[in-house]
Amino acid sequence: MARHTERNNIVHRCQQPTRCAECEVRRRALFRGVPEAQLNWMQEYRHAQFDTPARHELFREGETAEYLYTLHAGWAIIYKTVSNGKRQIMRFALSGDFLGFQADLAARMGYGVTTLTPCRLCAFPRSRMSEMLEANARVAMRLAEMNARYMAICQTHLLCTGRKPAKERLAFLFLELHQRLRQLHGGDDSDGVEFPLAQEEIGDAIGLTNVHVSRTLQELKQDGLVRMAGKRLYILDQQRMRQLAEFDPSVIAESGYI
Amino acid sequence: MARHTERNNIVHRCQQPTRCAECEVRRRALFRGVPEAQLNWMQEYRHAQFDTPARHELFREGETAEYLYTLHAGWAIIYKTVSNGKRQIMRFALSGDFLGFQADLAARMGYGVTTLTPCRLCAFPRSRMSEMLEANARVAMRLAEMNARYMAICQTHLLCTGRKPAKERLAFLFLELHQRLRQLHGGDDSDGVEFPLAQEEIGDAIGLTNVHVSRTLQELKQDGLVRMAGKRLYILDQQRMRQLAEFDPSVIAESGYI
DNA sequence: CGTTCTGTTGACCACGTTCAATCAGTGTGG
DNA sequence: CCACACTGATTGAACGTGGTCAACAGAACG
Repeated sequence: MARHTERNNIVHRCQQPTRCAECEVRRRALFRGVPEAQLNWMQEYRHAQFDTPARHELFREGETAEYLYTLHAGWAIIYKTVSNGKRQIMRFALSGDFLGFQADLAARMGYGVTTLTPCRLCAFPRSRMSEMLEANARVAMRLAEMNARYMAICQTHLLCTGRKPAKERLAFLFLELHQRLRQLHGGDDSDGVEFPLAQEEIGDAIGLTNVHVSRTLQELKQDGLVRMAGKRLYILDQQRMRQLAEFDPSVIAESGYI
Repeated sequence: MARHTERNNIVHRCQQPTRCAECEVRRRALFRGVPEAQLNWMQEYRHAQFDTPARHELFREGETAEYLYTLHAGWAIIYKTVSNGKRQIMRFALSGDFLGFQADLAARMGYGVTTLTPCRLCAFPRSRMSEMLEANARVAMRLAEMNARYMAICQTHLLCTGRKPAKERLAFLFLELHQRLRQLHGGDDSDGVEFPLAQEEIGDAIGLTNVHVSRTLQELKQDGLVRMAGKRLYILDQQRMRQLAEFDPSVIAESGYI
């Protein structure tokens, strides 16, 4: 419940931004499925590419947004807060995720978004969003598809938070992030995955206090289910973990990648 | 935790289905914004219109869906369950809501949907969804917009469930439903709104037991904040309720209707 | 009327919170 | 290089919100 962000202006505009046609992230981002021939002029809707430090506020809860973003690289959190200072993290955003879309783009943001690690972002002016979607039904469909996936993730969190005890919730979050990161970076299970979260952030995502996350994490470790070392997370027993968390990979999977 | 649904086949296909061009529900449904001229052939994507009784299962969790639906009239719940029998209601669906869209339409449904009251539905074949969206970018945009709104609602529930005590959660749910129903049916606050929910359903939506809903509801009544009578809900003090629940109407409002 | 479903009330309990002290790791400056 | 500060993780004790279980009361419905 301390301050989670620092207003700093160390945002660096990339001088040689990634070209969409050559972008490795594109296959999981908004322009997935856009025909090669159209990429050059679709790219015109992107205003710029930025690098931000960790703990940089992209959207402030309740303010309006000038740009929407594709998260090119890094971790960010989408969260809401209560007046007593408590925070609920809605979702962890990873490479490829689209940030800031809401039903009424001109309205105040219903949530805040903050980077957890240094991030690279592609910025799209809010004012041109509907023009962009109307120009290309594929992009509009893709946006609907992406949001449907984010919804599925949000719903699993709601189920966990509303109806599962601490251990199950934590196991579920680990499996979810593990799967999403594996989809991004591939690799072997024995490598574990990058895991920059503090226990307070974990707790804010699954509706627990940092203290109780600490205790619950120890249980998972003692059960031989997970291991954490050097900012990496290792799932030691996928099967038992999935059973414990009632985790169904297909529900939150990116369609076409599993 | 009893059985919530009854498999019955008393589903009646409307012989003279509402024509989209004349449909009063359209202004808040998927075809909102579709030019008059296109409505007749867009209507061809609708397979049929049905009437179902209460407690009829539209989607079963984990099965695939043949049709997606516009809920024309009535109440339905979108929910997920845990193996121990506990249920979490994700959202209450009301007139105009679109049911069943997910990132991968061919995949198993990540949630179940069941009617609470008798309902009227417009059915769209799943197999023609992407064709329909591609044919009309407006509809694809509208779908993205609707889902963004559903996401906003889901997120407020996640915040409530994760970070607010019982009284605030209950107040929030009441305000949300009150506002949505007012948008649908208009009328004066002194009339209250239709409210067919049992306390068990309320609890399943905000992560409480029916027992604790009962106790918490009594508190709200004793505080002079709400009144319930004859399956209707009355908000007696909007201002104090909004303050208690930290309810911001604009976050979940249908854009263009507030 | 009986039956069934929904809501109410009470007693007890447990999961997770709160608060506080301590510890470990990591920079930072003298 | 070490002292110091700062952040995040751990541990313990006391507490409280909400769950569980069970009995009962009304309402709805055949």
